[in-house]
Amino acid sequence: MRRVVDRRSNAKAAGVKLAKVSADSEAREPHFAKLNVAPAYRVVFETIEEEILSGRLRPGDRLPSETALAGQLGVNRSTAREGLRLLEQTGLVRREGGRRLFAAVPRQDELSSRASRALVLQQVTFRELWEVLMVTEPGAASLAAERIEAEEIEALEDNLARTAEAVEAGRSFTQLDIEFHSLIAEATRNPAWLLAREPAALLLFPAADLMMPQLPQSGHRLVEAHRRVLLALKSGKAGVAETWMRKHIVDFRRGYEMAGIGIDLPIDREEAVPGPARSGAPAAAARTKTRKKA
Amino acid sequence: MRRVVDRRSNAKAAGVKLAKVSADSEAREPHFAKLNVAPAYRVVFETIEEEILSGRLRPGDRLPSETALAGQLGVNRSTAREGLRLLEQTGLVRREGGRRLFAAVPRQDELSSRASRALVLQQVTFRELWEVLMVTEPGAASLAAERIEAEEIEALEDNLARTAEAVEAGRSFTQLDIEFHSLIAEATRNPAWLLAREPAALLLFPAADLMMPQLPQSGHRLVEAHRRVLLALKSGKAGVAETWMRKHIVDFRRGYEMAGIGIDLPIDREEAVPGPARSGAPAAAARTKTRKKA
DNA sequence: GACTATTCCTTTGTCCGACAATCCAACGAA
DNA sequence: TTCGTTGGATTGTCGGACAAAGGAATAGTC
Repeated sequence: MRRVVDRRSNAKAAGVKLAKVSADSEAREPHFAKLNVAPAYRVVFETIEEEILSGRLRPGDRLPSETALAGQLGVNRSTAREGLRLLEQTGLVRREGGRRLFAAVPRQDELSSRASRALVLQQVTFRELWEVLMVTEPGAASLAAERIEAEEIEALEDNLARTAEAVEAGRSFTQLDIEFHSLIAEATRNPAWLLAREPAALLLFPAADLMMPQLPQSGHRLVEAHRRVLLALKSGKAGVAETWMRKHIVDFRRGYEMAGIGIDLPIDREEAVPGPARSGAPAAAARTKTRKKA
Repeated sequence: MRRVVDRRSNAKAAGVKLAKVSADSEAREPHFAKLNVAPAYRVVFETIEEEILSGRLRPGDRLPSETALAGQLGVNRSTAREGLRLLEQTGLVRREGGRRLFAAVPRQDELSSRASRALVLQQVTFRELWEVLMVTEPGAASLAAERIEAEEIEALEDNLARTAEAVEAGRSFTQLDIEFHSLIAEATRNPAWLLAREPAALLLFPAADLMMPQLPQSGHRLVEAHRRVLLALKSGKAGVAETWMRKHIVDFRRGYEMAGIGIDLPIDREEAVPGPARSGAPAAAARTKTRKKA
């Protein structure tokens, strides 16, 4: 069970038996602070993570092959692989197409959906989610009004049309609703903002599916609100966009309450806790395009 | 390179050669959609993840040993281990004390610090972070005013005292500043709110270290603002707390601007991007030490 | 000469088998 | 009961193997 203590001292080659931690408990000196012994696979992870965070490995760069990596770090390939798995899950490393691993920036949607799931496990309530979106969504609308571009307006209009259609047809419009709000958030050009709101949004908006049966007109109200917001965005009226968005969120809560669903109950874990879009899924939902280098 | 297609069909025992994907390309039938073949270790991850998210495995429950798991899922222990690594990194599984693995709820600080790092890699700017905290912090103060409890007030008072002390002594008060705001956020009792603000907070507040040299009085202004907010919280005045908090955040930005640091530049990746508190480290202390490799 | 089919080399995914260091729990001694 | 001993169970690491895919270099074709 050889453990590694100093991540720097990877003496380079394969034969290195990593420093052992055996206590030799007979000696005279009393208490050393118990060292922080991390398993080697974790050290591998931290080493490469550091390499990426510090910029020495840049997003897009190819990583060495597993065998090479194991060689360089002086560990077995299996161990190196375990480290790579950690990186993979962190999103710092990604598999382009089939094979090779590349350094990468963690994707927004992966971070968000993981966070969402964590919130579900924490038994987050409707009210809590609502409180968050009650400040993020109007704020996003306001910021977006000043920064949104033609192309994004188009996307919103398209979304609005599809939402109206879904409402008419009585289909669920949850995904479209999520998309609408995501598009606005993206128009803020603020990745931190996206990150702040998305986990809550992914959990709150699906609640619409629960109230639709009880409140048939809720869909129309939603479309109307979206329409107003979009109109304000188009004319660059930040204040109006913000106001309508706030009304919209307030209304959303009212709908939920009127449908008689407990606002302080943990939201149902069965409701959409979408996984990050695996591979080439159609992704009706927010496909957060990695922010084109400004 | 045996891949798994259906996660359910784990026929039980070790000898199972997982379904191969060979094409037998001679046949007559034309195009099937190319199946989404996930590596077995990923299937292992997804299977157990699902087990936890669905509640069949509850936080705190012990997982089977690696060998047992491998046996049950019909894969090799190495493969099972890779799956476990993914779970470990997701935070859905944790190692209590020494060995065994337990199902768990992902920890707030792990999620936050990962998100923070992602933001750094995305070259997030001071302004972007500020925009987020400009809505989250006043909101938190407002909510906290109505929910905060005596014990939390005490913690805030203690924090304030230590901050004042640090300012007098000319030491960095960044960690204390972060703590102050976190305490308030926690007083909202809203996990979604914590999650929304924390990643930005971890990156923005350390900026104080950059302006301190230029603006010696900034520390005093900060203490004064904190004092006002705390006072309002104690008397339950939500509006006042919110207002002072907003001023405080506005002031923070002004300080940054006055110090002549570009507000639209990506924040420095060297500034505290703390790792999640490993083991039992003294929490308040700057655990940035992983980064000293100048 | 441009294009395609073949072949060989790499790399990844999985599996097997081993072994030292620990941990944990049952057991026996004080 | 309490405490040290002992063995089995479990994790961390290592070594080696091999099939499936991808990629690149090469040979063959129009």
